[in-house]
Amino acid sequence: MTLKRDEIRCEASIIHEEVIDKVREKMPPEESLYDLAELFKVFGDSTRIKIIWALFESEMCVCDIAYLLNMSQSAISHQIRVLKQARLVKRRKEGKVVYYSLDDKHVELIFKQGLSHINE
Amino acid sequence: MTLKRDEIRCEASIIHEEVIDKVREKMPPEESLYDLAELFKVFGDSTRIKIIWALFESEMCVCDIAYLLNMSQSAISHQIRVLKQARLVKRRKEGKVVYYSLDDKHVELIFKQGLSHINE
DNA sequence: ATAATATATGAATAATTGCTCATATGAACA
DNA sequence: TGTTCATATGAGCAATTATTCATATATTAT
Repeated sequence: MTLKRDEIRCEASIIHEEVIDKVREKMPPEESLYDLAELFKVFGDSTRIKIIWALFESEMCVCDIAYLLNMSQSAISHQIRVLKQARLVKRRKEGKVVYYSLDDKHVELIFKQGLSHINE
Repeated sequence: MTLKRDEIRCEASIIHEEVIDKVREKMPPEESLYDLAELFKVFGDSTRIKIIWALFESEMCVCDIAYLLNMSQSAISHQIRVLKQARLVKRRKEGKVVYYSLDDKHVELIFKQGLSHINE
């Protein structure tokens, strides 16, 4: 059952058509905005934020990260998976041990800007 | 029931103590990282991303945004509330109509960096 | 005062998600 | 080959969340 247009918008007399047209013109494509939300979703968890921040400093194995953050190996491994899928980290294998490091140059800038916001 | 330390960390022989100490030293305070995750959580929804991007261009009333995004007034109002709580938008009232605009200079930079990541 | 209308909000619900637990995989070594 | 250990992963659960629906609030106009 689809909604009729009138049911989901306010009265036409109040809508600022010119503004809406101008804004619509400048909006990035739907898909980009969706992907952008997906990226920020990855940053929207304090465990992943901590992992990423730790990797700013040095590559680390899963075990190190679990110890550093006082969390289970499994929890870290699950989160690393999310970071990997977002192409934010890369792996280097050495025997049994897998070392992870950051695979992106934008992340640090994004984080610094974010901190600027919360610290003002 | 709390876990014993040994149950939540890997074997001590594999942990890279020096790396962990160095990283721990450089990590921002726990609370900052938590707040940072909270900020990114706000960005981690495509409806809110669209609202913010629209506001880059012009202030708009709730009604305009609902029309632009083809969503219900209620849905937009709920999301605007989230943005307001994160101190990302500010309101200007004119009669019955409430105009929202961006209340932050960092957001645009954060978004641009984010797009750079997904577009590479 | 009453009606109309822009916005806000509480309750309910469906979907998503972060973690735990158990177990699988894969590499080193006895 | 069998054991050990680092990492990965599937299932399940509790918590969070985005939206809808119904309704409240606030302002303007009649």
